[in-house]
Amino acid sequence: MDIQLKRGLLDVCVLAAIKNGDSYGYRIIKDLKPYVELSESTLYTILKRLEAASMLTVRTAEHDGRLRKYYHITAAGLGRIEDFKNEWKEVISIYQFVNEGEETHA
Amino acid sequence: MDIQLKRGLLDVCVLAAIKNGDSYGYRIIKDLKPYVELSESTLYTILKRLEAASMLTVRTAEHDGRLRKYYHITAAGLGRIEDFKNEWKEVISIYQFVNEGEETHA
DNA sequence: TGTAATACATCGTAACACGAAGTATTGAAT
DNA sequence: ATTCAATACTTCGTGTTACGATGTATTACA
Repeated sequence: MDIQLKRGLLDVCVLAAIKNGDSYGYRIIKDLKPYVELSESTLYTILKRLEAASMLTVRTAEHDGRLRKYYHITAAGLGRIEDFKNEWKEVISIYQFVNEGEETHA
Repeated sequence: MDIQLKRGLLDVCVLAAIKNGDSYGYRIIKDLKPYVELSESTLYTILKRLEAASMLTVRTAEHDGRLRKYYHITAAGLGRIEDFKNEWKEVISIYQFVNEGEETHA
């Protein structure tokens, strides 16, 4: 997928990946894989950014003697998802503009 | 509209704005206004980038004693639009993932 | 013993949208 | 006659961001 196109989607994808239950880095990558591929360096950068923006909170917990950082979505994070959905109308109208005049007729 | 979301759309928008006939900078901005707003500095940067990528060609012509640069889409430019359309399935699947579990029922 | 998988972190880089500022012309309003 | 908006294009600097490369450390299986 085009890297520029990803930019507007990744943040929201990560938030969506934790919106129905806390999750941690490595698992988020796996869960998102069917939709978008992202590297670890990308993910952890995003998680830090979202934490700094108070869109999620972090909790460190031990799992099988190994530390995991669990991420929990906040109200602001859910709001971010809502904003994204509200912008979708504009995205669709842009897609239609680009697609104009070639609606795969029959 | 979120600036990051724009990133994946602007190039294709500009190409779409000239795909049915040559156009020039100032007019492209006006034509796109109903769909996306972009500043002059942004547009001219994009036009240069697309020209460097051979996705469009430029022709300078005089209009009312003033110079205008007309942009013409190339086969590569049309190909870029096609690529965008092909990626749309992925974008939709991402949107559905984000939207999961809240399909505004009734 | 080795090597894949799990789990997180840091650094540097290149791409990119944008505001600010500038140049220059035309045309309408004061 | 002068001011100001609109037309038309250009350059510069900046902040955001995805990513590859690299590193650390543990568990589990061959």
